[in-house]
Amino acid sequence: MTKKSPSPEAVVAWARLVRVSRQLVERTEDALKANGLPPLAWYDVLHELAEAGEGGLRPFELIDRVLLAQYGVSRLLARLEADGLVEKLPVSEDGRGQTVRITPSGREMRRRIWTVYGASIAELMGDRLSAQELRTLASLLGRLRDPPAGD
Amino acid sequence: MTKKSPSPEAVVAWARLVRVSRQLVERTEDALKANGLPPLAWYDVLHELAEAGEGGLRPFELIDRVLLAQYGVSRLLARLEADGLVEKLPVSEDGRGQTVRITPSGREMRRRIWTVYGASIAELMGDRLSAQELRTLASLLGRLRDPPAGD
DNA sequence: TTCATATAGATGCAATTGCATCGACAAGGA
DNA sequence: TCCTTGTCGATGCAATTGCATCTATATGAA
Repeated sequence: MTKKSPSPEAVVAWARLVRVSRQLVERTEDALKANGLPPLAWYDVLHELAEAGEGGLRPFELIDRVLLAQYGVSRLLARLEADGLVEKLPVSEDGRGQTVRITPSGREMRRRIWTVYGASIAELMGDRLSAQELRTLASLLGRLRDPPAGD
Repeated sequence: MTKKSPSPEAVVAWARLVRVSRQLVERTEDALKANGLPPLAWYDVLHELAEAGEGGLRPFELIDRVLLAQYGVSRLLARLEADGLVEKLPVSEDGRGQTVRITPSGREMRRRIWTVYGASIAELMGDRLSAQELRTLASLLGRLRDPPAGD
């Protein structure tokens, strides 16, 4: 079977997308490290749990939200728990599972990460594109999401 | 010192950028794996070396081009050499260094990876955005490059 | 019930990555 | 020449990640 060939435009856009996002993430991770803060993945989980509120979330619900493998979530939660940033509660309806909830220290850590993370976003994106351009970018990227969804 | 806060537009664009690029790369890596092919990083290096021609490249020249750390390049080249895809030549003017050149098997492997990689790009980008939209996307992403450069 | 199958989450082990450092050579000043 | 400092590339060791599998519980059919 013959495979499809990408258009030159698609190749250029792909290359930029991959390269730029890697650079930006790397710069942000460096900024966090320089401030003695944990990696972005910690923020992602703390953010999701903060949004989820007192009810918390089941680990399997985190998998798609933070784009991590099951074992990745399992181990990340173990670290967060060891640091007192989240707590695990048994769930009565399902003896296999647990509910994970953010703690006050977790919220505090989330805030501390955000001061650096948010500044990085402002510097790397907000300073370089106008609000209108950012909306256009987000819209185009939205069309690339999986599964294909309207935007 | 008070840190800058990102605009809502910047945050949305950032989130999409990071998430979408991770998804697309992951899907592409999966496609390669499913076809028994090596990771994208192998393609990147083979591609750069193919473009460089017979003169080859010094390892340190690869570092920025493929966005890998020095030790990453060192180890990746060792694997590529072990698989006969590249060869290392001593360089006369600098006794510390070496020149890395792609071999015929390397070119062949590059072609084989591209059939899958290219198809993935076509499917994930080319099928979802028009040529004009792809150009717009590439242009916006170009403005985010580091260091800030006109596009 | 009982048994087969499925799902939630954890984990042993191997492979990979990151960090720090090393050895070798280069470059330039004293 | 000698010595200091810088660059190129490799590597030991620790931390992280990926893969496969495990335990425990749930679910549903017979």
